[in-house]
Amino acid sequence: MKGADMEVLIVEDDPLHRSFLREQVSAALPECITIYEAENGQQGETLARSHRAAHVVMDLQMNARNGIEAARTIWRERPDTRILFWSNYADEAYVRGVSRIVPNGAAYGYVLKSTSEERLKLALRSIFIENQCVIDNEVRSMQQRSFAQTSGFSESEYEILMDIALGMTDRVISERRHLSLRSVQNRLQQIYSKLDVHQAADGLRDDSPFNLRARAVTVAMLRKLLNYGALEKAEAELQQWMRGRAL
Amino acid sequence: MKGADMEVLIVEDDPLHRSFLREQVSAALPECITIYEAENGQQGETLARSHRAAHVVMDLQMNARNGIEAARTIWRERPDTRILFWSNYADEAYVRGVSRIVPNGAAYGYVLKSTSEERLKLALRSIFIENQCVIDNEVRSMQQRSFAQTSGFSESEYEILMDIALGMTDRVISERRHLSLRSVQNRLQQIYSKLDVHQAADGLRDDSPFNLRARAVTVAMLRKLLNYGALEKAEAELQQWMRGRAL
DNA sequence: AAAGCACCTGCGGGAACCCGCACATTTTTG
DNA sequence: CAAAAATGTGCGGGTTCCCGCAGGTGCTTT
Repeated sequence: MKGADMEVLIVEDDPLHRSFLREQVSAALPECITIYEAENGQQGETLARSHRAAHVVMDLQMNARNGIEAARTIWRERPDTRILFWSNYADEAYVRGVSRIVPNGAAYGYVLKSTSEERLKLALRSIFIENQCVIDNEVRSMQQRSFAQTSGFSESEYEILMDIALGMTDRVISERRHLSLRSVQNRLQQIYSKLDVHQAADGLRDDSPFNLRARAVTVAMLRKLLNYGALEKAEAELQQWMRGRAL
Repeated sequence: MKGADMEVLIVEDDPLHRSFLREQVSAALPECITIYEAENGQQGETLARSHRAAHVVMDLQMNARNGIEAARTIWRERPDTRILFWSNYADEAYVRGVSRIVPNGAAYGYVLKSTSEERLKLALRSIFIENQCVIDNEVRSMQQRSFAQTSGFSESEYEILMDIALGMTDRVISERRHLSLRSVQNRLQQIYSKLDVHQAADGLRDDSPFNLRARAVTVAMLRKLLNYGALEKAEAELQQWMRGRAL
């Protein structure tokens, strides 16, 4: 794999970060001859397709089309593509989003923009040459927390959390997820308890000053379980589902 | 004001952007002798205080303490400080946040990180030397939209929108804002209509598949009326209010 | 002064939500 | 395999929400 004609595609909308990445890549990978650059996910997909790029460095939050979307279509067409995600944040919403789309056995990485240049270079070599996964410690620990029991949400709970975040009614959720009304409400119960939404102000007699459903969404946002990108994506899916329901 | 001993304080957490700013500042302002740098709002406040900096370039979204907070305390101590906000986004939440804290008659600027170097340099000179305001066109148009009737929220509507976003009950809101229950609900009515939350899927018989209160929050997020920073701040204020309510 | 507008308030009802109590089914675990 | 979770469903009632109807105040317009 020590080939001399490696091509790398950089997908990053911030010009400063893009040029920084270019430097780092060419420093870390002398065998890399060509570097392509894209300013957003859309462009990234196109370039990946036309150049058959097998090595991609991808930002996660971009304007036109976010990194997760782009990565998914790239991987769908070519599952052995190696993608290094380079992100500002280790939010659960991002980490979950990434680990949901990575194909079986694909090499990928997830490093934060705040890591040192050394570690970035090392990650580049590990993934693109050694073909092994590299995930920043902070991200890894988030993954643990995500799938462990501590504040860990099952996939279906996460789904319903998104649904109430979108403002759907219990009844509509039950329809969409093919559950009974009561089941949906059971899920909500679990979600409320996991998010610990019942904290009444000290020892006051009124149980909770909160509208649980709305409160849950906000707490989830504050805890980085949800974020803007995830919302946007879910909203798009919802719109599509609703159109398909126009009997 | 063409003094030869100008000092500029840069507050920006991304090291790449910080060094970029440093270059731009020294290029645009040869009369600038000293440049101080801070990595977050906290540090920015401290440096501004100790150096009596009168010229600040400030990022808006930072980890430790965001730019709006920092700018407010700086302006509170020294209202004639000139601050150039340099931000990635032109969200209503940011624009509103900034224009709410700018002191009367103070010179300030708001330019996007995506603008050209020329315009950035021009803005630097305009604000720091000519003492006049410079606001990017995109931001300006957002301001118009914000305060005009189109999707324009009054201050109190915005307040209550935040309250339901935080998950508060109608009753608690009425208590906090010193209104009757019904008044709060009237406000909600206006909010719902302004956010156009009633869009039923095409011509279906069931009016709305949405829980209006939750839906309103999400729509507001998607329309950039709310964002994470604003939520975080409001949550902090809420916590404080709740402690003060422990009779 | 009358009319208009913006804001506040009370009442009441139908719908939606929160949730305890019970019980069937499936999956996991020791 | 049996015990223990996790997951799905029904019933019922107390609370909150959504909102139409019906007024009040105070300020601006004509």
